[in-house]
Amino acid sequence: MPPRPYCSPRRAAAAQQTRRRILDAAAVQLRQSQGIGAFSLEGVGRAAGVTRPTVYNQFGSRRTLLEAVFDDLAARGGLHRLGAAMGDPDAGAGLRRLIAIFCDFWSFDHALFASLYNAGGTGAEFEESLQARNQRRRHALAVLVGRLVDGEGKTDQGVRDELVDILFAVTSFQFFRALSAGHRSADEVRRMIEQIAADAVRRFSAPPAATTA
Amino acid sequence: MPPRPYCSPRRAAAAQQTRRRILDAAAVQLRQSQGIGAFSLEGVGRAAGVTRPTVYNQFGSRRTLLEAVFDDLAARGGLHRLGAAMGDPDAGAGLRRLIAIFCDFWSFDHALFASLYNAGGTGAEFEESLQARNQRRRHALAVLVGRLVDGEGKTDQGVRDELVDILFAVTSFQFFRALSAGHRSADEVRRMIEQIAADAVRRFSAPPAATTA
DNA sequence: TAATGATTTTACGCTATGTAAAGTCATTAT
DNA sequence: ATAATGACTTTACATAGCGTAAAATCATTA
Repeated sequence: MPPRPYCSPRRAAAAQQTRRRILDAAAVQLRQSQGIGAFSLEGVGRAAGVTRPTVYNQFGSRRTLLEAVFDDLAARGGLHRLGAAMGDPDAGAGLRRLIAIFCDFWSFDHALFASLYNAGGTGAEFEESLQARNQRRRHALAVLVGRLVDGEGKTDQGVRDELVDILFAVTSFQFFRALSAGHRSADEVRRMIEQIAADAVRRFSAPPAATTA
Repeated sequence: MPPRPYCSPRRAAAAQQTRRRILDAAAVQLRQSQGIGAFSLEGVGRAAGVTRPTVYNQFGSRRTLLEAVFDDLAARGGLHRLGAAMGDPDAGAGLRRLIAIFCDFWSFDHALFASLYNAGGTGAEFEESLQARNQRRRHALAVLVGRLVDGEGKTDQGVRDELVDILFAVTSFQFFRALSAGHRSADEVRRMIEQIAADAVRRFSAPPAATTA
């Protein structure tokens, strides 16, 4: 006996609302409980006016919920500008635009990112999810580096990887937060990162000059 | 009635052993449970052949236990060389020595640091402890920067702070881990950090040249 | 209007937390 | 010698969160 069709607009809408309420509550809880220590599905449920099993019903697991929060954030954080930046005919300008885009992104909801990136509580599980989401940035940087270094001396793969890793590190949330140091504006930090990135690119493009400080 | 004197060598020794066993068990548990998610005092107690209240008796709180693990690590990690490095008459060489010292330190027990720095589980509480312990590095960098930039053009405090923050960021565990990328040797990473640091120092020492990449 | 199935809730067993009260045992004083 | 003392450890308790299974709710469909 094949299950008969069933589509309920009223219930579907209600469920959608529930989902939204849970998602918002989760974001609030995360922002408040800096770190993931005090972030409990119990609390999320309470704040959303719903019981915990409902949270599980909507987002299979803690990890999936966190991913949903992150993705919701990403959708509003201005990352869509990345495509245009990558299309910039000047690869150097593209890199600067990428840096600006991510500085905006990280400062867009700093408290939430701070909690999200203190991912110890969830173990390596969620850490993997974050890494997967950062792969887009990494890939974009790899493409830019390919264009930047192209035609110059160093086409060695390992060396290019070094530059990509450096740019990846200095455009990470952790680096942004470190340079923010609790008081610097997003724009000041952007300028600092830009210069560090420019130095790195210069070093990898130019013929190996003196290495002394 | 003043409490009478009591000093028990036998019991004190036993307690000391218990403490050691707990500390070692905690380190093992941390290394295994990457992140602090799966790190429970319950598990530590079990692994140490002791009940949980004993853990509390020896180290007042979860936080104190983690601090003890970190400090135990620091004692064996070679940080004692910092004094000599700071005494180097050449501030640039001192900086390079500091970088080498911390690269050694971070790679000394990488798995343990990785867990320790995924501090989300413990909330901001333990994060503060870590920050406090990193202040020594920050202070050392501030001193070196003072000597490096001294006599040159930029004596502006804010600008010097920028350089200190950059050097602080690139000598952090997170940056080391990012550049390690799961495959690079500590020495390769050291070389990369050295160059980034050198570039930063050069930029802050030299009269402001072109800022283009 | 009774059966269906999506959604939510109640209920259960488990692990961990932090503390308080009781137990164990080497040491001290009478 | 032996009873009191106090350091160290454990048993016991109350609470909170986790994840799942079974029941309850209720809009839709036959």
